[in-house]
Amino acid sequence: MRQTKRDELVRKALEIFYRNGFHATGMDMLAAESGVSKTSIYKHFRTKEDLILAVLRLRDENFRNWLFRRMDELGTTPREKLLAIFDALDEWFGERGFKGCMFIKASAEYQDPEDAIHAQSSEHKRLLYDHVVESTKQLDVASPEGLAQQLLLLKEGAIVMAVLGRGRDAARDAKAAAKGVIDSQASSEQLDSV
Amino acid sequence: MRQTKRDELVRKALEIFYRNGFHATGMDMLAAESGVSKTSIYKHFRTKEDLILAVLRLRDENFRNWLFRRMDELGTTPREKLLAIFDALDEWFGERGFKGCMFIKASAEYQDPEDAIHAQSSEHKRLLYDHVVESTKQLDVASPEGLAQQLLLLKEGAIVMAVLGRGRDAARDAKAAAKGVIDSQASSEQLDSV
DNA sequence: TCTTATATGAACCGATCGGTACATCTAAGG
DNA sequence: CCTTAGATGTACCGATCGGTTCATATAAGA
Repeated sequence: MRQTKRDELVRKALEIFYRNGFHATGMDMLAAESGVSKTSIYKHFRTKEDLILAVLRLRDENFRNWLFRRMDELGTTPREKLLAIFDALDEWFGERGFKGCMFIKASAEYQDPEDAIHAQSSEHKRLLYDHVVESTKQLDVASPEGLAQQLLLLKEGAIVMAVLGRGRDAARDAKAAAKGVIDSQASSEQLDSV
Repeated sequence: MRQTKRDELVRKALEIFYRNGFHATGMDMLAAESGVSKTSIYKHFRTKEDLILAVLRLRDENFRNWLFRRMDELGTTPREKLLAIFDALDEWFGERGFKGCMFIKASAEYQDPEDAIHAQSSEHKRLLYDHVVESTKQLDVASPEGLAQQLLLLKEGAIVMAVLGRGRDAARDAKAAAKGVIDSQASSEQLDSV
């Protein structure tokens, strides 16, 4: 099982694409900065697109694992776990290398919905939804699906504004909004104050 | 005042960049598709970046004019005008050529916050905020600034999910969330039902 | 009519693009 | 010791990148 080198390449490529963008990162630069020769890269991946897809798979796995873990660690009740999304975002926004959501950026560079890169970015958002809706179903709300979507709108908006706004206040604003959204839908006996 | 040709170029370039992306659109293709010769393009703009900046200025003007006009047309009270943001978004998402927010995409391709293109995208979001906060100030809420930011989070999130989600439900979900957010902050006598 | 401004197409620049060819090196397994 | 697999650097491919040069066309203003 000699795919250490391949994994190392994907990890490095993730970092480089995330920092530098997809079109703006050439394969020569990628070989130079990753420490993996161009020859080897093309032995593992047929095209640049294939490499990007592998990178996005890794990112999806990392991001969902991290977010869901933080939701569990930071919250006790279902309501708290949902609100913890925004505490986790706040941590993320504060990290040195924070550069926004890789999937939003990928879909911005590969706009055709039929494009595999765009489709995989959509899939990432769907997987997030699937998990969040499991949490909202544990609340007594009329539409767990609607609430999950609304909370995810706030999450995406917060990421955008963390990039384009003046900073990480976005996470705090999103959390405040999320409380309003949840509490306007949840029956009052379920409300544990935070 | 012979800047008809220049204006036509910027209008066409806006359409092409919006549809095709920035890095993915070369100057040769742009000349071919815009009907303006490369020589002329470079007589009006020193660099591709300069052209992009002009395109973003036009987009900013068009978008803000359109959104603020629709807010006024679709709503009567301040609360209605704010909620009308999301009705306007719904119209936009339903347009044939809809491809997301040009400024989010620009910042995704030009990630350095010091980059002029990135900075101008930020400025667009700030100008939106300045206008929305004037509306929230007409509501009886503790923090008009906070409410404005929260509504704009929903707006950005809706745009992202209209691109990466399964469709234009995003606008409806965002409007429902916006009602929850507004009503959880506004004193009850101001609530006109919608 | 002569000038001046604006536009054009096409050829060209060096650099980089995604991707390939090839000869070489290294290390583990028989 | 020899083979085989994986990795390397370098040179190369045709195409395209952002940008320039130049000779020419057109048309309005003096």
